Amino acid sequence: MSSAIEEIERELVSAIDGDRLAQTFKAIADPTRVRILHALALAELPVCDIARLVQTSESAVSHQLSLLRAAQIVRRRKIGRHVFYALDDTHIRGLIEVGLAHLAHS
Amino acid sequence: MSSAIEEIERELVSAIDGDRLAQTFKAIADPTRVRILHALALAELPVCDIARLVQTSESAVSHQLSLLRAAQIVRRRKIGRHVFYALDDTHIRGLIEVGLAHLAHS
DNA sequence: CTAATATCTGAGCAACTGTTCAGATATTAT
DNA sequence: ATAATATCTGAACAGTTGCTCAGATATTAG
Repeated sequence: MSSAIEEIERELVSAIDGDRLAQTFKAIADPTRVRILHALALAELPVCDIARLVQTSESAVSHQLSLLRAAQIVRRRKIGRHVFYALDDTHIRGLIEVGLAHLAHS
Repeated sequence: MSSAIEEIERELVSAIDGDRLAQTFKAIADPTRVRILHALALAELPVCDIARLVQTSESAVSHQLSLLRAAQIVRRRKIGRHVFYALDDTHIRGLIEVGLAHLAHS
């Protein structure tokens, strides 16, 4: 016979997947990044426009975008002297939507 | 006539809501906390069991739980010398589910 | 009562994060 | 060619975070 705890132990996400899961949430868990991602959920945008929208320096936005790109959450595409960024992950949009629903009902 | 940017500017989450949104994700964006929350999504549990499940000291777990309680994500209920914790937020379960789906398809 | 168990708490510290600043690179306009 | 615009990058610095450690409190067992 197996205890209830052992049952949970089997279903519980592994330490490794816990790390990966936390990594995913960390990418969104910042005021600047979450607004960048929300903007990109609405449209593909160049860095300068993102910077204006989220009221942050272009340098800071560029740093955050390269972080998001390393996490494979956004993709970039160069057009002339602009670099357009777009969401490159279906689930991120879903996470932001659930997050916004949470704000609405609290 | 209004530009596309102005359209996005109107729809974009405000700086204040961006902060609140980031706060919500921050609460989940940690390897220890995300596993604690996943465990609590499976059952109501006392601190000592949570500590064993996530392989972290009871002190560290207690610190994390008080943080999650301050964020109104978990609730506590004392029974004898045990303190049972449980999820106190519908959306957190949803966020973890979407996060796990993300791991599965990548 | 005393010992054992369960939980909490504050201080301290090492690691991490997000920004600014200075400067590099690339593209386009004049 | 020169200037202006757009983007990127590394270093540095302040602020935050998550842990350990020591010790406090509370409940129950013997």
